[in-house]
Amino acid sequence: MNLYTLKLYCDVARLRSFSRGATASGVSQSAASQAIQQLEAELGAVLLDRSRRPLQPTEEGRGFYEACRTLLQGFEQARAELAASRQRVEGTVRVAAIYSVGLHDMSRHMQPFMAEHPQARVLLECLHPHKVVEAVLNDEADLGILSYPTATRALEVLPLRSEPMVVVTHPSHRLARKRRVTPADLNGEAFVAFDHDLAVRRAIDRALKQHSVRVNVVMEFDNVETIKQAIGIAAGISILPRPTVLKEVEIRTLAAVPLAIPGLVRPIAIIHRRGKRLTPAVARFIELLQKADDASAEATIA
Amino acid sequence: MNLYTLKLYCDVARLRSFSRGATASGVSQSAASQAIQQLEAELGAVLLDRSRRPLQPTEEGRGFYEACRTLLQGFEQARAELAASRQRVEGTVRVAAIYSVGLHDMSRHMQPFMAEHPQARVLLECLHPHKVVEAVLNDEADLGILSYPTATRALEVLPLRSEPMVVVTHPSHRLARKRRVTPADLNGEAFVAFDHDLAVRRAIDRALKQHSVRVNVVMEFDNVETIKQAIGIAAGISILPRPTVLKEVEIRTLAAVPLAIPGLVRPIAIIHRRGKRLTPAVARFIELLQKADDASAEATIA
DNA sequence: ATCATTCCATTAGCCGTGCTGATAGTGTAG
DNA sequence: CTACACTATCAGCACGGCTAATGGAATGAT
Repeated sequence: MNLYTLKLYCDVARLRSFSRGATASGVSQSAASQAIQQLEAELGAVLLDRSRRPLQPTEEGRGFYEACRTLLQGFEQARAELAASRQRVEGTVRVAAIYSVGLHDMSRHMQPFMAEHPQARVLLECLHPHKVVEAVLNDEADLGILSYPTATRALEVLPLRSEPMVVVTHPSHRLARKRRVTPADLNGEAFVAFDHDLAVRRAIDRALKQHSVRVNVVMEFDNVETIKQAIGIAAGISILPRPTVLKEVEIRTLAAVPLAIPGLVRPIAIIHRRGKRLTPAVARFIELLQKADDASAEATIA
Repeated sequence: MNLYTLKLYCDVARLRSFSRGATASGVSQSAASQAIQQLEAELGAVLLDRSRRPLQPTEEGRGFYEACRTLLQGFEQARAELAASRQRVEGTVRVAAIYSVGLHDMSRHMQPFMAEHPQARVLLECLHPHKVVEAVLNDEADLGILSYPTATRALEVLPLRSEPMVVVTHPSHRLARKRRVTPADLNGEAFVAFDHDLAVRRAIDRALKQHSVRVNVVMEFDNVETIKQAIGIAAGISILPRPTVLKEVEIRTLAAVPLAIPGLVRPIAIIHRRGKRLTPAVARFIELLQKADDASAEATIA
């Protein structure tokens, strides 16, 4: 039961002739005759009255002709919608980012991309780190942006940058005056920490332990924004990636002081599903992200 | 682009598995894999995400799945409608009859048929003789009933009966008293005739001429009913098939007298398109017509 | 009617498509 | 990381569908 056979039948019925119908469908008259005989056999009905010329569909043939037309039209529409959908999907970049990156960086990176690809769409979703991984694994996002990435069989990691970690305090805090904080300075400080289940928390804990520092954890949150608010009401100090507090430092609602622990950085990376063919739009988006971070790295060095 | 391939795709997409989809469609896993690869190639789109299991349709694949289901459903519906239409058509007998037979005989013959085939339909259309032939030729009627039939390449004739022709007069006419009319009796009579283009007119003219009778044609009509009305108002006499005036003779609004011209009869026949396969219903209807007329012929002889 | 024409059906033969079975490759769970 | 289940790929084969040629039927003109 081939769609081309149905098309052929429609042509034959419409043109009232096997030979013309065959020509219209680009096959020989013989093929048309055989194909339609077989069609009739499969349907168990005579569709065309061959005993008179010009040839004419039977009662049943007329009904089937209309049905066929509808069917073929439906198929062409499905095909067209498929093409449209493909174009739409291929022009879309679905990004899942952790809050602290998505909120600060992404909109900045999106603009050059949108300028370069006006027809493309970027869907940015800010999620909890675990959810970012999940979204990429479930193909709900084309790429994810998070910190402390771990490559797996299903996930490929493209490192983006390492964010220096700084001590963040209320502007009135005693440490805010220093040009540099040593690990020892932190001993016993009231500390607003990340939740235990976040990689950044474990990284900070490890670094502090290496320097034998004991801080007094007074609060725990799962995102930077809430931690900053807590610091803002002088609940304690914290260690945060510098980029996440640039704004607050500038307007002096918070203070940031470099920390003398060289290894303590927050690595940011792009993840995507291993083996999945990246669409041109996604590939270009990644390129732009990497280029932007190279530039900012050079600027920092200089 | 085969409907079975679409069915296969639907099965695979629905069951989230090539092997299960293949089984559902009754083919091997290998065949399913190849068929869907080819489908994807023809559509120029990836429909299934094979990189994770259980496998899942892509964005485009989901849309195409819905479209396919609609399509396949539409096809099945078309198929069902075709079958229904076929049954309906096969159970229908379309009869085109000339007025004089249709009005008097057909309803009588239809009743036994309807009793035998309660699900069948009989469509009776009473037409001008030329139109009866036309209707059968154009396949607007399965069979035609008319007088003085002529077989052609496209028309097959099944003789039904020969109706004796009688002289029909107003009851007060002088000939109404006779038990038998000779050709000579008609000489010079005011005569209500059939139209020239009717076969019955030519038959009557020929018969009269053979017996050197000259009648005075005062009116011409193309059907028996009108002629009877004309006789009823004493406009003249006529020669008509006896069955067409049975009712009027019985209630004495007209008189009928046998005519001593042995060869003058009106042959009635069934016509149908040569080469057209008759449906069982049509064949049975013809049988019943023939049997009924055999019976009446025997009755007449007896 | 008869012939010429045009169209459809049929046949033989070939090519291509699609199937199967086996095997290699890949994703997933323990 | 290994075992398992599933999919892709390949070779080989059989069937289906196409073409070209020919026969038969319907139509229209002579």
